[in-house]
Amino acid sequence: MKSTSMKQRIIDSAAFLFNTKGYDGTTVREIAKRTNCNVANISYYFGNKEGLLEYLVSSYLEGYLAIIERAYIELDSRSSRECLLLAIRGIMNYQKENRHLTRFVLREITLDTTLIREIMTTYLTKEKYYFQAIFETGIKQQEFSHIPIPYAIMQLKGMLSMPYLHPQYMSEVLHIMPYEMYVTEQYSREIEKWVNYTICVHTQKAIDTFTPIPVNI
Amino acid sequence: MKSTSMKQRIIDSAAFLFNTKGYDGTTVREIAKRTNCNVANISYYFGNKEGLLEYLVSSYLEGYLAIIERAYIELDSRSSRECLLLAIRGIMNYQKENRHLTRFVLREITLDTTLIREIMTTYLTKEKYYFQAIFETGIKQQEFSHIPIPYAIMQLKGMLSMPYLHPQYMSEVLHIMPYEMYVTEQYSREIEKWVNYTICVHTQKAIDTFTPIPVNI
Amino acid sequence: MKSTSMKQRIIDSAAFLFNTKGYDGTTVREIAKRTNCNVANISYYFGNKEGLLEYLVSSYLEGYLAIIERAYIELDSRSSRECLLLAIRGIMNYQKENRHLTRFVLREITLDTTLIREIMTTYLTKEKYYFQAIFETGIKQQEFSHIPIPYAIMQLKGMLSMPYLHPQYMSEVLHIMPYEMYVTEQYSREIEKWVNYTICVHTQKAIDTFTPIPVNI
Amino acid sequence: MKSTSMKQRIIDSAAFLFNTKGYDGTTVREIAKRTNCNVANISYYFGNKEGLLEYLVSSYLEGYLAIIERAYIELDSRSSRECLLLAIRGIMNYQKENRHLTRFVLREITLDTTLIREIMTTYLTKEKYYFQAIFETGIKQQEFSHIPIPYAIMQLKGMLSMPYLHPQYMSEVLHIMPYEMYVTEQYSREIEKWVNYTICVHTQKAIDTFTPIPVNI
DNA sequence: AATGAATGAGGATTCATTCAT
DNA sequence: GATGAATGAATCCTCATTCAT
Repeated sequence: MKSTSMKQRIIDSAAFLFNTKGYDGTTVREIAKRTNCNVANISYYFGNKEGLLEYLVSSYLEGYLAIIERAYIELDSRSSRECLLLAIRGIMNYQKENRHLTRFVLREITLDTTLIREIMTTYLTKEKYYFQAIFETGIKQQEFSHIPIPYAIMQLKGMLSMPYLHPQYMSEVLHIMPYEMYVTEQYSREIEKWVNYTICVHTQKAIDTFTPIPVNI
Repeated sequence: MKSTSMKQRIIDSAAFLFNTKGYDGTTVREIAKRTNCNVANISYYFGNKEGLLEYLVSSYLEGYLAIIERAYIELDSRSSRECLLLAIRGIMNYQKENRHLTRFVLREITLDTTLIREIMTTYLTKEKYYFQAIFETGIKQQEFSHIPIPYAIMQLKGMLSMPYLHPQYMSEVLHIMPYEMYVTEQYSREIEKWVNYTICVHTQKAIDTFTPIPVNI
Repeated sequence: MKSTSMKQRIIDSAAFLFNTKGYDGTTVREIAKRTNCNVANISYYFGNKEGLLEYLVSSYLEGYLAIIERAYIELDSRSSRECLLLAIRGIMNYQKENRHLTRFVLREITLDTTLIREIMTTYLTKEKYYFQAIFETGIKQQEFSHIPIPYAIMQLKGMLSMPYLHPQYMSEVLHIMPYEMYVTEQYSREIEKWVNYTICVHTQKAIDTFTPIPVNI
Repeated sequence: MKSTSMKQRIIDSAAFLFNTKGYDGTTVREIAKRTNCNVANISYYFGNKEGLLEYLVSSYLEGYLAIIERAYIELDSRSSRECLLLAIRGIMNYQKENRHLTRFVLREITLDTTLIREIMTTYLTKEKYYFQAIFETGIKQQEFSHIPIPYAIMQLKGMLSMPYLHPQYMSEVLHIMPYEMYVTEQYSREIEKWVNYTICVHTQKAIDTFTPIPVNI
């Protein structure tokens, strides 16, 4: 009895290899070899190599989007700042749990292909909608200062993706192991400082009332 | 008379194509076609495809490092904050002027190859040294708060690289054209806010005396 | 139904083409075309072109060596002269039956490559051992005169290989068809004369008692 | 001042490389590099690569043929046996003095190309004519036994070419250095034994009167 | 006489994919 | 479901050759 299905085993191999060597740099034969199965199975389960790519990217982004959506929904019952922090914590967690896919998707998304453009439309437009809503609400409720929202999103996304786009830089230059618990923890806190000190309005009162939020939501 | 040398023309084509389709996704034939020359010239000038890659990445990172080095040297005559801002402005400029290469190098650097690992050692270790020196000086001189330096570097690098790692996201989702003058300008200012409000110490005096720095040094 | 396996068909084509045009002068495309199959199959079955070469040469020399070994073993039960004649007959036969490979291997062996040097060590050292043993035994038993063995081996190998190293010379200059039965027969007899008159001791008795040996052993 | 002309330097490089790696296995760039000159010079002096081949082979065979012709001419004033021995000694000498070319030409001549076929007609037909004349005269004058001439030529050519077709075999298996003076000497003597004992008639008188011939003619 | 840049054809190899089993 | 054999297209690279200088 094989513990995991062949489909899942292919997914895992592909995630690892795409991550390490890139999509174009990985051959289906390598994936098959790592999966310890025949090449033809990849076509069998995913149609072709591109289908495998699409599957990986889509399922990853679906989960990713769900995180942000959840934070967005909380806007009804929590402050914008809390929602933003929820999103940040959630994303950091999700990325840590899917580190191979995270790096791979973040890299692949920088390419200019039809597939990527479609994904932009499907997922990232929604992501932007949620982030924008959170920021707009914060500004309206005078919790956030009058930041230009797109630039804030850029900064946020830049900071969030950094550890996964440069894992080797982190380990070999900064000597930080990006997958260790306390690293994620601390890096999250640093980003939160950016939220508190750069995004939020700087009344002393605001700073005094910064409340911690639970890690898992 | 050809206005530019064939070597330079190959470089330009390669930068554009590597940028758009990735290194592995680009064929030497495409490069030759775009350069309007014979495939063999690529081997002639760069040995092989990988030689071309190395040339592009190395020359890009050399220029990149020079920017940061210049800011580092200014530590003798300027405040840490000013030096950090100089570095940020310089990098933003350099990236804007080499936008194809910037995106490409930033993406390629995420792969796990021998070449990349060598580059880490050669260039990015130095980059880290300069950044660290600037931050350490700032902390010692009580200009910066007691930030954990590696995490600050991560945030900074994340923010700086973001527009070039997601140009399509910017244009098609955020509707920001990343290469327009005012965009770079404004994004730089937003990152500066992070420096001023999150990195620097929060005495009211410090905030009052934030001085603008000239764009070009 | 294909009568012979693709692997065998590739071997046959390669033997013919390597023979006619040399290893370096033959392209894998030609081999594939002659085999009426796709180029990729050559890599599929033999790894690469060099793997095909190695396969051909090794399997040929294995069979070749077996012939001589058999003659060597007969030293226990026959005279040295008989063993030598057995070897000569056996080699002539083997060469005739593998004429393409024979010519090709004999030519390729004159090159100075790593592969060839390895083959020397593996096969030809053994060949020399067998020949030497036969000659030494003959000399000790006073059947052969005191010939310098290496030179005898040289002469013998020179004569044995000649028809296959110059097939065109034979057909177009000497007008001898080297693959016809009686040609091999007669050439073998001529070489035997060299054994009888130049190698063996010249007592009249010896000459009188020269006994023919059966062609097949 | 360069001591040798570029043309000659190209010839020397080509002879060495063709010898070691074969004609098809050698590139004009390698020849140029070894000659320390530009690739274009090869085309300049010899038209193209094949022209260089033709030049080498032709000039070698011209010299080779001259040797045998000289022996043939001596038929007027000497015995057939002496002439044959003269030819053998002359060829051995010529081959030793042109060892690179010898090996290369002997190997290249085994290929089945137009060029080779033309050379057969031009040179080797003449060679055969001379050998045949010597043997026929010897038989007519009852100096040689009734050998079948083509087979005798084959044996002779086989023995003569052997050391140059297997130089590595000689050095690495037999541990004979084929270019040392005494080796050539002794090998020549061994071939002469074949002439004396296998080719010549076996009257005791004949054997008693075997006269040595001077090495250089 | 000699060169360096440039070319186009062709080299071996590897790729994703398919198909009969 | 799963496989090994087989395919054709495409890969990068190297070849001999030429041309202006």
